Amino acid sequence: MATQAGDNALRYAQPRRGRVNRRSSRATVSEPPTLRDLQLFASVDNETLSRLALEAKVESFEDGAVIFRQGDLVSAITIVLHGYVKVLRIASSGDETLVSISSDGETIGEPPFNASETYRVSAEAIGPTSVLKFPASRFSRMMKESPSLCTAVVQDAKDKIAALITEIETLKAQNADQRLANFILSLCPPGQDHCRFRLPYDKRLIAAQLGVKQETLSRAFAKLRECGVRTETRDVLVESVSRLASQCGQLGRPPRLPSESSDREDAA
Amino acid sequence: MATQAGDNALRYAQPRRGRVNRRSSRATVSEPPTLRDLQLFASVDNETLSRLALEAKVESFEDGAVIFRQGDLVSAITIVLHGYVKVLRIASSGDETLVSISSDGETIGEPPFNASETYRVSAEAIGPTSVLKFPASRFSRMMKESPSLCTAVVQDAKDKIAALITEIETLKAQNADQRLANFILSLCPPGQDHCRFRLPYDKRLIAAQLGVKQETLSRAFAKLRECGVRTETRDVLVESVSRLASQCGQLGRPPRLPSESSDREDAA
DNA sequence: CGCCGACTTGAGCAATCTCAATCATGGTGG
DNA sequence: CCACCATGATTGAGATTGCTCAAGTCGGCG
Repeated sequence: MATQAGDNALRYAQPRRGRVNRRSSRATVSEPPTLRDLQLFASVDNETLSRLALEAKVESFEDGAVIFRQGDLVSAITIVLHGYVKVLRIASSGDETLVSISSDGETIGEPPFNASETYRVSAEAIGPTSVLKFPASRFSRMMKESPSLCTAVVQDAKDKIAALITEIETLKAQNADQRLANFILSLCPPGQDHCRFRLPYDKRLIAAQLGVKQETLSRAFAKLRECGVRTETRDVLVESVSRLASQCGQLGRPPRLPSESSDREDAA
Repeated sequence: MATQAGDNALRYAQPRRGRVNRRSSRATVSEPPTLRDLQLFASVDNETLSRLALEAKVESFEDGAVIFRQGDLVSAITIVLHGYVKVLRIASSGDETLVSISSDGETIGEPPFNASETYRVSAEAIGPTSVLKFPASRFSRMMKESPSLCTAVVQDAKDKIAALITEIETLKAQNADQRLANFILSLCPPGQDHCRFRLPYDKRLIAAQLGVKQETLSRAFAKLRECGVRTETRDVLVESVSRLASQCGQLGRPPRLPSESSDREDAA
């Protein structure tokens, strides 16, 4: 998309661990990845990007490893390279609430500014995961020098806001069945009406993400069988994406008597 | 906090409506307000701020008026001067979901960038409300020129993210009673253990904000009477803020048998 | 006085949770 | 190869929460 010249300078150090964990699921690329490939940096100027590349460090985590902890000082900007990361908040009571699950190319945690800021969430690897980190102090200084980087960070924040708003809408306005239907729809590869794929992580996590208990999720899957969704353990088969999309509206509303249901109002 | 010199240049045009709606609830200030007083602009450089002031326009809305509509082109950056603004999302099905309620000093909608962006939510005045607007194109150009403005926008976005995360946590992890208790706690003026105040908007809206039906809210208020919360129509009296805070943890969990409940785990 | 809107209250119902049992799967050790 | 265990998933039954529908209260206002 953007200029590719000078990309050598944009490479970040690859992890040196002898066994790179399972091949990346990205499209088959034999080129080494560059910062430019990351959504966040797509339109950042080359100068800044090559300086950033010097600071970048790749870190790998195994399943369940803590990437950072709520309350810790923000020492780095973190971007998921591959794998999935659980973002969760821990209440003073000790309950953990899953806020979101981030994957390839997404930033996690906050873009730091004022030194001495602390994380407002924790992040934990789901399965083997690698992330890219930039020292917070350097990054925020560069943000102040490069409008294109700053702009990129704002754009990234906006995307995050949009995602959170969608999540709130989902939680407030949809029941478990609808939430699952939408989740499945979001996983379907675009362009095909009939599709089959593997769930990205286990059902316990999916349940937490959708804000329901595991058992409820299981029953929701059962109900979706009527809508052409088969599941075999971890694989999902959707008979017709378009049908599922249209039916998932009806999964809500209780059967209405044949009187006209004209009014609807409040936002809850 | 920051430099106050040159603040004359930072004044924005006041609305000329003869009757300024009810006195602002901010601390008693007789000085005309300046951009500097707004959280968003607290640490923006004077140069940028005075240029921004030239572009600023105050607009007033009456109760229920639409400030902008989901799907419309983002033509301006909008900041609430006083009053409350309902931020809501409208699904394709037509249901409206209240996302948040913003008040004095908060930005609403998205900071624009790429021209031709559209709002992802609608905004509507609750009661008489005034907002400050900056043309989107100018604002985003200035963002690219002023790191301190850009930084301020990032900070603002971060605050918004934090608020949304808190809302998600609330929706996923608390029941109606706890949500109301926390809402009330958030309204209590700091520093006093015993307090009395007026609800900022009507109970229908509070219910929508907390993600419950009006009736449920009413019952939640009833239950909070046991925790020292009296209500008279629109006024709330909290006997002891600290007691309420400590008790609202217990509002959740169903009564446990006197066996030890050591483990707790999942995030739903 | 009578109406209207906002709020409250009651009764039954639906969605979800809790608890508990069962089942499938995969790995492990004998 | 198989018994066995651990983990995740499913299913059932009953408790709980919150919703729906409907009626009733309260306060203001013409």
